[in-house]
Amino acid sequence: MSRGRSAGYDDQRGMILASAAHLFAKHGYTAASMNQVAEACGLSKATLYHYYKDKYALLLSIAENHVSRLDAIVAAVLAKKQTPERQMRALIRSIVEEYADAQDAHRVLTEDVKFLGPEDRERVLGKEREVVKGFAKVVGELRPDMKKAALSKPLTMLLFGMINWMFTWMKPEGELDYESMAPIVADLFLGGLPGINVPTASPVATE
Amino acid sequence: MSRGRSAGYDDQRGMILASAAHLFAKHGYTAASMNQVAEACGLSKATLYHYYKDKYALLLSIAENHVSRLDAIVAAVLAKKQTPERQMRALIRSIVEEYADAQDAHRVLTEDVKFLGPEDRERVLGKEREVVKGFAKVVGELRPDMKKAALSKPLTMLLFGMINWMFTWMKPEGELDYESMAPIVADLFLGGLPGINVPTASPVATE
DNA sequence: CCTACCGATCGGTAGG
DNA sequence: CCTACCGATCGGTAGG
Repeated sequence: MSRGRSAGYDDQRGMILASAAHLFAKHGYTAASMNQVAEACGLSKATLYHYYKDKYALLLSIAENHVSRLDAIVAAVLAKKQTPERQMRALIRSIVEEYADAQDAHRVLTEDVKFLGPEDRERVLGKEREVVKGFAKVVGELRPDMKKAALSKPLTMLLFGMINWMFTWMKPEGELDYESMAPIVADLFLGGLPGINVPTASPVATE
Repeated sequence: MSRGRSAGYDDQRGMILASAAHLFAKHGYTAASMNQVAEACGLSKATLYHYYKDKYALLLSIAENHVSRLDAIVAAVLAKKQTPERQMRALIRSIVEEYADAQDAHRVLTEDVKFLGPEDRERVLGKEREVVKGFAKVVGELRPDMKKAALSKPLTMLLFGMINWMFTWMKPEGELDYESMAPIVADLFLGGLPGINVPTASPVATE
């Protein structure tokens, strides 16, 4: 514990980020005010600005921290050699778990990226694309013909739809928990994948 | 063409609503300003306020119009007697088509309902629940045991996740069009549904 | 000279 | 249908 620096500087930053994520998730980035953030943190606004340069820095940190964690999780799962099916189940389970632990950040990431500047947004979206790429790789192993038809990415996005949407209709205090939904999502996706027909007028992949 | 009233009063209102939906979808309800709406409409702000009482009235109209159309579409499909599988395919196809035609309104409905007052929000969400109920009814016919396990609604929400999320990653000008995605979504959902295992620690339905 | 923090208020812009 | 504004509040910063 060094002398010159407050014991909890990083703790304070973390606490502020969590409070901001909660308010941004609830009211949206624009509608949430720095006054609200300061109040939720039990700090004056001037003190809040001591820890973060401006409102935008909060948004960027929330988005980047979250997407970086997602990236790391996907990389960790893919590093373990397993059958594609087991790998897909592991991917779904670990991503759902991470989302459950970071619901505020997740909502901010999905709804407020539009408020990032072009460069920051591209960097965040680039990391998001890495996450999608990891999933799509496994989808391509499960259905190589889909990969050829340039459909692994679209199919992966349907999977992400199921997962991302979960956090809009499931209540944290609800009777149905995220962990029990993960295997259902996996069953549905893995069970449905083999039966998909490649469209006759074959479309080209969006990226 | 009556004298006292402008020839295109309702046309103007419709045009304004479309412009507002576009801006709300792009920037979010809070970040989009009435000045922007007025400019996009080629009207002064005062004239804009002649057609709509306030910003909130625009939000409410956009949300209600859209959700009412969805309600009507689901009711129309369910009225036609068919096998559950054909009915589910028809539901997916017609909802995707409607979403494709009303992407701005759809985004506003999914991201900006939180800005509605409690009563208005409840009314809109109530209509949304009717739409879900229609889908869930067919899911229950396809897997009666899921209905007993109170899982038809959650499974329906996974399906809505795939569909709703489509409009975040598909670009209107993209090479992959909505009509060709609808049968893929249907294949995935209908193909995956039979293979889902009812969780052992049976959860109770949200709703 | 540093950090952590306060009460008060800045210039600019929102919805109306 | 417009210009000219309002009360309120925004994000951000001053001195101490």
